[in-house]
Amino acid sequence: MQLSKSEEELMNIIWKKKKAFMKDLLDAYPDPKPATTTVATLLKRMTDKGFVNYKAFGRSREYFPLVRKKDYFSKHVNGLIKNFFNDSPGQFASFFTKETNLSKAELHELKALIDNEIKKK
Amino acid sequence: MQLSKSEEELMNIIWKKKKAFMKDLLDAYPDPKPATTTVATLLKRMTDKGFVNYKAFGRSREYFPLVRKKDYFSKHVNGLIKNFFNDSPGQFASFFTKETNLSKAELHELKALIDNEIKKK
DNA sequence: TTTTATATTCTACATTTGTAGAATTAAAAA
DNA sequence: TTTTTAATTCTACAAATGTAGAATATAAAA
Repeated sequence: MQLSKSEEELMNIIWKKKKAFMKDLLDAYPDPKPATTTVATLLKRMTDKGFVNYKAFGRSREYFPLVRKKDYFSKHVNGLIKNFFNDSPGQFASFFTKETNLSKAELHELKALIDNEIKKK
Repeated sequence: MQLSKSEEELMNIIWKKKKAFMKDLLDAYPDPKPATTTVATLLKRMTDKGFVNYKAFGRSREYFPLVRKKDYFSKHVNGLIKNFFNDSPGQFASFFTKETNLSKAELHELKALIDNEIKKK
């Protein structure tokens, strides 16, 4: 089961913090911050969906992610690629390079990365 | 306003066909095909959202996209990047290159593309 | 022209999502 | 120990989504 938009937003905070108490999560939200109960609801749902878990400390809990951002994200991109690019990462990459406005420096960096990947093959 | 998952699926069919009648759309669906009324509902919602329009031919309509796949997709990727990579396309590209398993040939091709982009800057 | 196949509109309804108040409870502060 | 603060659970509800039956209208076929 997938995370919804707002769950995803919260998930990002959790990933960033690695682990966090309710308070930390609320702090991390930009204004206007949601109600505590809203976050609590989201956390409950995310826990049910198996994306986060927590360690109880008396009354409160320290939440932490159960899936790595990387993995979650991979699935995402793959879905996107499958959906929009006939399942061809190459086609996607091409599109991406042309459409996203990377700076010259970033492009050079990317090129270096690719060279590195090529070497590995 | 965004397209939902199932609307997106239908949108993809429409993009692929460029324009299509109800029948064509249904044909394009993999089994188990949804009910005609389901597709009709989706089309109506998508029309309301401004993603498709149609030309009426008597009783039936020829539907066509109002947004280009490219543009729709761009927005998508940008959202993804914003969400997961602190708004850094470079970071995303790096991730992408490492995580997607592009073939050696594809990597070379991508490199060429990047070179081309660099030249343009 | 009567029948049939099909597209459209209307209506409906269960789920999921976004959001949060009320009540409760435990921990921390006074 | 009494009060305050903060986290959790319960409950709620509107909007969005997934799905489709019933009724209707029309074009195509017989």
